[in-house]
Amino acid sequence: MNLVFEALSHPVRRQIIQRLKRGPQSAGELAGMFDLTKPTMSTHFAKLKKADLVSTKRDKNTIIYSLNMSILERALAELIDFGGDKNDEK
Amino acid sequence: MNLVFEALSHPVRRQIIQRLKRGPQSAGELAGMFDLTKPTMSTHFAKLKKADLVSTKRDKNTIIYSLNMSILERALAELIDFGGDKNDEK
DNA sequence: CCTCTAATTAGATATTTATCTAAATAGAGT
DNA sequence: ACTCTATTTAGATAAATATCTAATTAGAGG
Repeated sequence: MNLVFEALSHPVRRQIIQRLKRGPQSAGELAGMFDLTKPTMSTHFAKLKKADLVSTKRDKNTIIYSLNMSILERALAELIDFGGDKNDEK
Repeated sequence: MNLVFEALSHPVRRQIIQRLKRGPQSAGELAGMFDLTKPTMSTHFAKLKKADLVSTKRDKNTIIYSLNMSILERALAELIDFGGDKNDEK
């Protein structure tokens, strides 16, 4: 949960998530949509991946990212629903 | 939305939110629950307030914080529901 | 008006995060 | 094996964040 909310704290990463809701996309395609270098985008991808918010598969030369919607939903649901106290770090 | 997700990125601030779900509490009470100094807690409160996630009112000497649940819900809903693309920065 | 309490602001420092350029890797295709 | 393309890793730097101690503010109540 920590990693998920850290990942969500950056606007670029939230926008990446929005894109991936429409379907999987390659690192290059995603990177092309932002005014940042590919290495920078790569570190954003890495954070999303470390939080398990996205998965990757390789297709020839390109790496395809896809969204793990369930991870996102679970984290947000825990924040909203969970018991008024304990269990932040689960 | 930016400010909300920045506020949510820190575990202590998420825990503050959990506490406030049970009802309003004073700065001092909240601060007493964490192993951090009051000034440090005060800056956490300030970030929550800047994101409009909490409101304050004064009662005698103490400042009472309460949760603005609707702001939290709206931000999370936008992230989940919103249209696969634009409008991250709304 | 003085003093006590609760809380915030100031100022300093340490850590983390975001970003870049340059270099390295992985696999495809010739 | 070489080369081209896509992506990530390394290394550096700049900017933002978290934290502390010390000082300040705001109001309560004698």
